[in-house]
Amino acid sequence: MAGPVNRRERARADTLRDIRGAARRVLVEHGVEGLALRAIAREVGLTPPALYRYFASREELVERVVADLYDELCDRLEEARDAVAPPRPGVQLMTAARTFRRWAIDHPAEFGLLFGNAADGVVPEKADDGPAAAAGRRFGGVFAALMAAVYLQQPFPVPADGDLDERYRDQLRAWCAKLPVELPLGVMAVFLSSWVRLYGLVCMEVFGHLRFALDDAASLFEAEMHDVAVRLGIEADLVHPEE
Amino acid sequence: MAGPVNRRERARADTLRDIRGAARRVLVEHGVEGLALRAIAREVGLTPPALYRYFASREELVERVVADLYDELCDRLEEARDAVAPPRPGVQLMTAARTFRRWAIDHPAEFGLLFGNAADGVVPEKADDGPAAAAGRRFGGVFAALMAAVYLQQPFPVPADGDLDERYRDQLRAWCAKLPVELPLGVMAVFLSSWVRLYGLVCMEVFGHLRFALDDAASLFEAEMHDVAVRLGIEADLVHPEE
DNA sequence: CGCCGTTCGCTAACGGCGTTCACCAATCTA
DNA sequence: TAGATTGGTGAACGCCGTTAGCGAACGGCG
Repeated sequence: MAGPVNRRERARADTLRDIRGAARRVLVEHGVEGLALRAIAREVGLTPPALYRYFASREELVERVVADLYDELCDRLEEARDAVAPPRPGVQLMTAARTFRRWAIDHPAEFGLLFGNAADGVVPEKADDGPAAAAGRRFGGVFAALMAAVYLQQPFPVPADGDLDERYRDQLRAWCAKLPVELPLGVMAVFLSSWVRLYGLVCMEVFGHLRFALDDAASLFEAEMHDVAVRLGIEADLVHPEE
Repeated sequence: MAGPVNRRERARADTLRDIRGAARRVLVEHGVEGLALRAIAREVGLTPPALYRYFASREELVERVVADLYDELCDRLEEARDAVAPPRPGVQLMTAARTFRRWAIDHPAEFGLLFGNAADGVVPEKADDGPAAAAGRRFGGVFAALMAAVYLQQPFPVPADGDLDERYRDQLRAWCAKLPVELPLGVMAVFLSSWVRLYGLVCMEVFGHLRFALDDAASLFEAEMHDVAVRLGIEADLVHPEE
C-alpha cells in the first residue's frame, strides 16, 4: 500500500492511469478492431515505443483494460444486487441478470472485448493467471454466489448425482471443489444450464447472431428468464422491469 | 451454366479454386487471425496484388470462403439428416443438432470464422446480401425446416399469440412472413428459445466460454437436448448417440 | 497470319500495424 | 556532485491491405 513518494513514481502512476483511460476511449470510439497500440499512444500523447515502459506488449495492455472492464461491470452488478430491498436472493439474481444484459447492450465495444472471441476462443490458451482471468472469476462468482444463495434459502429440485453421467459428474465435482461452499452437484448442473441460457442469449444478441429473426431480443430474454425462474422456484421473484 | 471454353477461362477457374483452397488451408493452419491475404497469396504461389484480379478486397475473398464453409456444413447436416431411417423429423432434428456440434468441435477455425464475432458483431453491419448471407440463410433454414416438420407432424404446446408481448409478436410475425410455411407465432418463439439453447451452447463451448467449469460440454449438450426434446414432444426420438 | 484490346501476372510503393534498438535528458541515489 | 536508473525519443524491421504502372500472354478479328 506504499503510495507514490517520488516525483517519478507519481508521474508514472499518472501516466499509467492516462494510458488505461486512453485505451478505454479508443476502444469505445474505434471498436475492438481499432484498439491499436499506436492509436492508444496517439490518444495519450506519447510515441508508441514509450508504452513499452509500462506494458511488455500490446497484449498485456489489453489484458489490463479487460481487467478494468470486468471490475467495472462487477461493480455495476453488485451495486444493482445490493440495491434490491428487501434482499431476496431470487430478486437479486434476476436483477443482476437484467443489469448484465443492460450493460452489454449499452457497452457493445467493451462487451465485445470481454466476451468476444478475438483470437482467444479459436486458440484456446487463455491463461488461467493474469489480472484478466482473476477479474473474470470475480464476474462468474457474482452469479454463482447468487445462485447458491437462492438454493440455500429455498432448495429447488435438482438432478440426483446418479442421474448425471459419469464424465459430467467428475467435471462438476472438480469445478465444485474450487467454490467456497459445498453444494449438490445437481445445483451446479442447473446453474450451468441457466447460465448458458441467459449469458449465451446476451452474447448472441449483442453479437448480432439473432438479427436473422429479431431486432430486439428483450422479450426473448424475459421469456428465458421466466423459464429459468420457474426452474429455480423463484417465479414469484420475477418482477417485470419497469423499463 | 456455360463452362470454360477458352484456355484463359479454364486457367481462371483453376486459379480461383486454388485460391479458395489455399484460403481454407491457411485458415485451418493459422486460425482466423492468420487468414491474411498475403499468406493466402504465398500459399497459392502468387504475389498479393495478383489476388485482386479475382477478388475486390480481402473482405470479399473471406466472404467467399465463408460461403463455401456454410455450404460444406449444410451438406454435412443434410447428409446426416437424410441418413436417418426411418425419417422421423424428431430424430432428424436431434441428429442435425449433434452433427452441428460435432462439426464445430472438429473444425474450430472454420467455426470461428463462421460464427465468431470478428468485427461483425460489434459493428453490426453484416450486409443482408452477398454469398455469405445467402449461405447463412440456408444454414438457418435447415433447422427451421426440421423444427417445422416436427410441429406439423405432431404439434407440441406453444404459447398462444396473446401470451406473447406486443413487440415480440410483431417481430415474430415479420420473421414468420419470410418463411415458406405459415406457422403459429408460438412455434417461432419455441424455435428461437431452443435455438439459443443449442446453438448458443455450442458457441460457448467452442469459444472456450465454458472452460471455467467444464473441459467437455458433451454431457451438458445432451442434457440441453433432452430438455428441448421434452418441450418439442419428441423425447422418444432422443436416442443417445453411440459416439 | 498479324493486329489490338483484354487479361493477368509482376514490381514498387504507401500508410498502418507491433516491436526493438540506440540514444538522450531528466531524475533519484550515494 | 558523480553515477545509475528511468522514461522519453526517432529510426528501423517485418508484417499487413491496397494501389499504380508495366509487360507478357492470350483471344477475337480482318
